Amino acid sequence: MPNGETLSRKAIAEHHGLSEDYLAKYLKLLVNADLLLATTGPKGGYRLARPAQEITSLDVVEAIDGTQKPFQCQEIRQRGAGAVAAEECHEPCGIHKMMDEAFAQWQEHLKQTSVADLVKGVPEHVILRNRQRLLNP
Amino acid sequence: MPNGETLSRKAIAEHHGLSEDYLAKYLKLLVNADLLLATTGPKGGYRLARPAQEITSLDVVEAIDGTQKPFQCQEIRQRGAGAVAAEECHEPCGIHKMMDEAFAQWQEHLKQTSVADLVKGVPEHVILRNRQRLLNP
DNA sequence: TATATTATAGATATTTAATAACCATAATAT
DNA sequence: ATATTATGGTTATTAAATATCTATAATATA
Repeated sequence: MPNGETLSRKAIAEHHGLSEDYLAKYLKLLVNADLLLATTGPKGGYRLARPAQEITSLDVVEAIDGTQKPFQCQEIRQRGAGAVAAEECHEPCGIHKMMDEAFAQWQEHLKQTSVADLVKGVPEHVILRNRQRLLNP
Repeated sequence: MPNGETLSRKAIAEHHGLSEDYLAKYLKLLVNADLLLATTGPKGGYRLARPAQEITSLDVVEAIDGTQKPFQCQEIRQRGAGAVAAEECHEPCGIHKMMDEAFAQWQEHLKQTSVADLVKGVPEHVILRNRQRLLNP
């Protein structure tokens, strides 16, 4: 949306073919993460909290999915008949390290892609048509 | 295990503190993927199908989790009042591309790490102790 | 050839996570 | 005062991951 105009949840839901209830949950997560600003009442709705080129895709994903790493080490090396003493397990195991490193690479890619970068791929006429439709309902 | 010796599922389960039933399911996936060879009967069990340095962590993960990409594009651009014509959607959208690229980076890291690399992090005395325990039950 | 040991196959349960829907309340522009 | 908007909390539904059970097939060895 141009210069700080807001868009209502209802308008967003209709535009993308999603339910308002479904959107409510996730839009709130984006508000909590300070990526969106929300205002109630007529003419209210959502807008970006800062310019799109200053919001990374990682910001968005972390707002929705949280910041927990996907690999949760079960410390199998300390279990069963072959258990290794806890004193020997101060360092994470090889699998744990590898998984964390791979995830860090994944995160880095998302961090390098801003929301503005994603919009660049949308054809100009689609952007103009959407703006037309959403600003003059 | 040294030179092609096998290890029974029971021994593996006890060593790691896991249930045999649980292991059965995943060991079979590794056999199906030609990462392990299995033989039935007394003295039977599992062994690597090829040297550990020729098995990548990606081989193992794909054998267990499959080769499907984690990001499943819902083609939201073709839904709702703002739907874009199918003719304009031959290329994957920006989010789709970004997610596939990030996943490719993740995969590449696992591909560069062999099972032998993972074993390198295990202290020598632990390896010797385990070999001792498992070969002379 | 009988027996004990091993993996395989398929079915079923249990738990957890993801997705979706519902309803009452609070804030605000006109 | 009213209509419009977001918020909060609850509940329902669906799908996925995890775990367990039982019967069968293959094989070494006594």
